[in-house]
Amino acid sequence: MSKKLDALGLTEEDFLREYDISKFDQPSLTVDILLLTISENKVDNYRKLANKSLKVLLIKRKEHPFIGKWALPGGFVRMDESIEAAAYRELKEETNVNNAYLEQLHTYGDVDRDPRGRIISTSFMSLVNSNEIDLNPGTDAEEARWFEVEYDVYKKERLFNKIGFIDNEYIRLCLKNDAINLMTEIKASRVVSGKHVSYNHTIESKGDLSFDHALIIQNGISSLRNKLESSDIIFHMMPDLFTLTELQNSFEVILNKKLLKANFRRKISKMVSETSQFTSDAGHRPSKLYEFNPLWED
Amino acid sequence: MSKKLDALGLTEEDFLREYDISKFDQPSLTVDILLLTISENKVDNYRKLANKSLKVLLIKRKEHPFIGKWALPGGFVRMDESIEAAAYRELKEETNVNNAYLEQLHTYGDVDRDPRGRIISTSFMSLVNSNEIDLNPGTDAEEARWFEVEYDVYKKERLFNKIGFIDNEYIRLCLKNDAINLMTEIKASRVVSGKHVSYNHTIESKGDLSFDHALIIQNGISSLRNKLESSDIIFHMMPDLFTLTELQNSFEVILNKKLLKANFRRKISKMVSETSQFTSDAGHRPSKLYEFNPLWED
DNA sequence: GCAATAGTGTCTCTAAGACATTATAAT
DNA sequence: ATTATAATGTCTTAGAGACACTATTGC
Repeated sequence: MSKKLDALGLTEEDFLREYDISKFDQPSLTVDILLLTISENKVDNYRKLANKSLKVLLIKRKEHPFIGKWALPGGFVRMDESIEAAAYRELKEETNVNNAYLEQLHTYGDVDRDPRGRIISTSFMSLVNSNEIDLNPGTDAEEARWFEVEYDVYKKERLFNKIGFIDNEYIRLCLKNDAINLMTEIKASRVVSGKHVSYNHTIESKGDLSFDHALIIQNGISSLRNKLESSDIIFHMMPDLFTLTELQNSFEVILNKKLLKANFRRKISKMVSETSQFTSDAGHRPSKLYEFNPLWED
Repeated sequence: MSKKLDALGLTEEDFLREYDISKFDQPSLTVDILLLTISENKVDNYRKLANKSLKVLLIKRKEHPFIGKWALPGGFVRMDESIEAAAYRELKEETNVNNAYLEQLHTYGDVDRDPRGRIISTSFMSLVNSNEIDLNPGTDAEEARWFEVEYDVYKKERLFNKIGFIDNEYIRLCLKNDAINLMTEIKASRVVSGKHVSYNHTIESKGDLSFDHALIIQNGISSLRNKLESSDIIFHMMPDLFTLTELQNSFEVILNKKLLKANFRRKISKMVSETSQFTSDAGHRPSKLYEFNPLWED
């Protein structure tokens, strides 16, 4: 430890002993978990494969504020845990999964984002394989439910003004399951004035979502899409053994577009290794099962 | 506002009136600014172009902790400002620039990252054009200096164990100027155990840098590199008019590798528009001046 | 003429996109 | 045989990489 003295003649040791952090303004800090998975909806036709959909876990709030509305799982960061540890703790409370993939996304720090006071929140994205997850939807004290996510850009516009232009993208996020249908709309703007460019996202209509969680979900899914094709994170959402068609469907459901089979297989071939196992009882040609190859190189 | 009642029979309005946020643990929150620019070091030979280098602004700490060591500019987030507003305020205090490019990077929340107590910090990256910046290095109460950044990976290894392997990258970050030479080393690990993959970065040797700022700088530069080729952020570091060689040198200095001229020009041609102006007095053929074209499309 | 940079042409190689063809299980 | 999916072949196109060549200035 440094023996240098400061302007008051204190050593670092002395300084730290006297230091009272509570004399500074202290906001509260929470974590919010964007827990995503891909699940299968079985289809009646014995020949057809199951439909896949991207799902997000939401909690029905039992307390003020936003009582009765839906929110991302999350909670306050404790003084004796890192924000990552808090995120893992919250994740485990919801899913019983110990070492799921978890990635920090963004920190939301607007002054009035929470009506309880100054609360800053760091969002995390967790990707899990729906087969491995042990969730009791609806039976907890907190009501937790998976919602199917549909994300689409329903309008794009470019507005010119004297000093530049604004590109607006209007995004509609539909979150639904058997019983509930939430809808929220977000405007993503890129403001170009002269040489200066800035971005901002605002909630146009938050529906029955709490806080700024619509924004967190939208930004998170957008970030997932961006990383999808340049990384191997998709495999966190896959079972140990999968067919290449299942893998392709997972990509398609996240990117919300169809891919061509031959090209897709060329592209991901490095990331997977084939096994000697096959699917069966499918009403069509059996499919070879693959596994993730963590040794792949770009 | 919702008229629903909670378990205690309170409306949302009542609940919020009674709510005392201070009964929760409250860490403190700071912002740290990774302020980067590209500057020119004139060369004696009248024919040669100036050398470019990537520079980062550091402050010499005048107070405990880490008194006398170097740190990123930054400070506490006030209760009445968003974290972005805090970042802009700190940036303006250092540079007098009002609307520089500013982007949130990452939030650092380890329990003992700051010896003063529980302090969480969100890092921001700001990119500025060195011609437009009005900084008084060394004359402030705080001593601020630009440091040339050299970033290189000096060792890569893959360690196998029973359940998988670990890829380690050892990164050396040299920060220097006429008078000072800081060196810091970071280990970036990718831990693959079975199907699970995790990442973590640790400071191996922090040199004369304060807190975990070595990590913030390294992560920030790494993120700048990743975004460089897929976005137009480089233009925040360029003057209004520039030659294509200057632009290429800027890319090269950030990516730390040489690019081929013809290919580079093909690739960035969409993002720039030529002007009718030329450089002169250069001891070689004059060069056409270009400007950023904010209307470019990918 | 020289040194250094400016600017362009073009060949190759790889990856992406589009589409076609053949194979095979369950009913 | 029918149906739906499995698996692969190949033609075309776009882009990245490598390299060569010509042009122009100040001294």
